[in-house]
Amino acid sequence: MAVREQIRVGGRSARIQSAVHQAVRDLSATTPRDELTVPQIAAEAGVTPSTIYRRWGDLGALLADVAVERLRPIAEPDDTGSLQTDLKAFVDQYAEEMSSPVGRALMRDVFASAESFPVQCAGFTCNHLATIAARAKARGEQPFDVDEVIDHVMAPIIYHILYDDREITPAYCHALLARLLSLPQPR
Amino acid sequence: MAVREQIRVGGRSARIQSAVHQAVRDLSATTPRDELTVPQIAAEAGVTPSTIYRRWGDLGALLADVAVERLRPIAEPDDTGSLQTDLKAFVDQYAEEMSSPVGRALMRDVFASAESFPVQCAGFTCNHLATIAARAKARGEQPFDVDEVIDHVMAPIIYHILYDDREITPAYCHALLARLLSLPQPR
DNA sequence: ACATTAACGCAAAATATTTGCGTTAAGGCT
DNA sequence: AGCCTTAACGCAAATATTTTGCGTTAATGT
Repeated sequence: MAVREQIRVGGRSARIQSAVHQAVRDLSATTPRDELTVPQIAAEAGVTPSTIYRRWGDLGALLADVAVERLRPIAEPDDTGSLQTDLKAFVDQYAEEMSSPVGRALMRDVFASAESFPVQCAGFTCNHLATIAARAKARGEQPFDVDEVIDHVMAPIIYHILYDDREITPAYCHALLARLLSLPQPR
Repeated sequence: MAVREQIRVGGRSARIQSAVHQAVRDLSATTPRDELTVPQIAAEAGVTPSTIYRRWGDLGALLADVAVERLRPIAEPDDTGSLQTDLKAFVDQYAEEMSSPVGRALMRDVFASAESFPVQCAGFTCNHLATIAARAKARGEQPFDVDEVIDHVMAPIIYHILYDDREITPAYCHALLARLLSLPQPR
């Protein structure tokens, strides 16, 4: 079901949204996700269950909504002085976050919903890479193609997290990056 | 919740498993998945809901179980005579199946479950690629590294299906393959 | 400040899930 | 083949969740 687009976003609505999100974060830290329920979250947040049902539709949509907020970057990627180090730092952090138990759970919540949440998450990654690329260009470095990094660095990392739950080592990430950057730039 | 490993697998149990799976396939063809319910499936299959709950745990686990069976290959990949054409045929079919509305729904079911279903699906892909690689070797062709194909062909395809719901064109798949095969073989 | 109505709380109704217990039949044994 | 054990099932009661109607509160526009 769809998360309803709110018409009134201030005051009480904002407080409830915040309280419910916080309740989900708190409870999911101590409760296995398959025994999280809407009434339980509602009680923790101090609202009635019907408020959650009317606003988010069902548990899956609420969890996905919270997950996207937790995955939304709070800052620009670090500027470490060069394209290579910027990319390495970003990929390392991404792999570590996503492959952690919390990260895997957030990804599950995002993909389990039938909506546009995954697209938002793809946007986060894309934006960060574009920022790094723009910085590199400003420095006069040979820029890179964001799509190439997504296809040949981020995608394999995500694949292994999702399919085999392989441990993603920094060495593996660096090998992916090194391989890409050593190739002749297409076009 | 976990799909219980059965101790008795014959006769009645087998008939019920079959009937329930069939019911899920039939209903999901005509019903949006967010309004599929266990009681509805049970009625269609001619069993009581408690049978489904005790055996599969919850709707998500049942859907994932059915999805894996639908994604399980029924045959070896076609032998088209050469490594290049074998790979191309396999990747094309994979991309088409997975990016179709049905394929996307099956992937959602698989990933939404907290269990080992994704690993099984990864195994299907891995096995098919290994078969193609073995054939190539038997033909005396320069073989390829299965992991390389997974990382740089399958992974990008899956990424774009999951994250942006980009349309996966044969041209895109072929470009991924061509790029990989044109690279010097590592090691 | 006032009017409008979106969003909420509450409680009843409708559905879905869990559970206890009797029954059926699968798998092992002689 | 016939018997025993007990896993798996059906049924129905108990419990929990989800939906819905309606009155109330307060966000937003004028």
